[in-house]
Amino acid sequence: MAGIPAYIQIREVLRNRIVQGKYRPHERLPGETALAEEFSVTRMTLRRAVDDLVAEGLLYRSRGRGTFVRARPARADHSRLQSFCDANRALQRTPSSRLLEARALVPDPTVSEALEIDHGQPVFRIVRVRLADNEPVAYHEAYVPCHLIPDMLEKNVEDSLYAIYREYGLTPTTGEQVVEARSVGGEIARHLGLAAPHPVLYVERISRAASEVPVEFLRAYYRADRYSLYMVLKA
Amino acid sequence: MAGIPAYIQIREVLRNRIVQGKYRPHERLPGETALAEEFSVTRMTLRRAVDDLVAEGLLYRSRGRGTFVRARPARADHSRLQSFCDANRALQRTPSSRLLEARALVPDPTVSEALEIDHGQPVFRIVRVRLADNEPVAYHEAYVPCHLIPDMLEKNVEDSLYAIYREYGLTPTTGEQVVEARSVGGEIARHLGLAAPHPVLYVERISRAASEVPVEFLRAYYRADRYSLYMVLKA
DNA sequence: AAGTGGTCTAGACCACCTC
DNA sequence: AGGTGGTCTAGACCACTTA
Repeated sequence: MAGIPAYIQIREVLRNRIVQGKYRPHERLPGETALAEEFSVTRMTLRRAVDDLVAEGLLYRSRGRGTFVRARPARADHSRLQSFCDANRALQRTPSSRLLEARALVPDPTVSEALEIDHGQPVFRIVRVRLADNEPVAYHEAYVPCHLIPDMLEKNVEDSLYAIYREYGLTPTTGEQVVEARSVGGEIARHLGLAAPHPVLYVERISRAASEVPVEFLRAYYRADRYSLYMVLKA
Repeated sequence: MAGIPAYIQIREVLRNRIVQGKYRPHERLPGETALAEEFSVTRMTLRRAVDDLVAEGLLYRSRGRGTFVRARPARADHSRLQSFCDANRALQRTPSSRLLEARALVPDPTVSEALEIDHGQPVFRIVRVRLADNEPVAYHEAYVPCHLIPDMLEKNVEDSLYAIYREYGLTPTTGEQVVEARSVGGEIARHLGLAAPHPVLYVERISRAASEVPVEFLRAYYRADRYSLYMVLKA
């Protein structure tokens, strides 16, 4: 089918069977040999598909017993890199934005270093309030090197920036982030609809394209009552 | 060598070469064919080893170009499941604890559900202040089903609980956690050496053994100024 | 054109768990 | 004993990047 690798197609079929409850929580899946036969692939290819779902935390394997569906409340997994829009759609919330600022400037050294550009090089600064179902959830300050996307300001900068990066072949594929607890007041609290001071999750994130080039540096403040991080951990 | 899978041995050899700087940041590794030959294994097996290091964020691949060493400041990665003690040793801090409470009780339904036990079943409740280099960092409330480790209270409950789990063949291998920002006051703030109220990272974590049995449910409060989460993200 | 990583095949033997 | 997942081989063809 259309050049998409077999293991990805199989992975998505299996994912659908899980989320649609065709394979129920704690239920054993058919053996790998049986599934490989069903999809007409080698066991190695079938395993490649299951590997991904295990890494995502949807399935778990037990040697000698089988592969099982993990019983879990539906949650957005934040150990994956995804945009605010995608994350909210996954939670069946409608994302939107309020644009506060969009201009080019020379950033402070912290930003230059995070983006791995020389000090003095200009960046775009996009400040937005992010809403879910029309309720303010986060205050986002995004920084993007001007040389990567010269005509950024002519784009629709109010919606997903990730869509713009994609147009330029700079789809973010990896990233790192640091999460802290902070208390905010003043302007940011006001934009979030909070009486200051209030605890927030403060996130700094670097998003990188496949070539490892830093595409975006983000400083984000999330309302504690409307946002939490969920992650699956492995030893 | 001693029944350890080839891909794990190769992975550790490669890891050493990276941390010891034999392969330098941003440097291209030898091709997969060359490395497979060096270790006298198939390319598939070699790839299995490299897959792990890529997942850990030590390496990255670029189709058509090669496999490269990621240049990153050393940080503790919190997308892995590890005990407070191990996490601190990785940061070269000396961990210690102050035991506040250790007793059996019937927990509230939230705890029973997290541990997947029937309501009314007893659990051990271990409350500790965790310190790094003798400074309070976290307030931990751990819950462990009594039937899993009957003589828990006779063990050294002040140090790593993970060591006790291991004795019983219940080494935690997976887990899930939710991270929130909160403000704490009262007793907890006092134990953390804080003038109330103060923002903290609030973490709820379920740790599971290989069999998926929940071994521990943890409620933790981390001082915002002494603890942050660092994670590597993938698309 | 040559080298790189991405995918895939068709087998094999093993350790482990359950019956 | 039979089924399960864990590991491994020895090839193959492809898309992509760089020179």
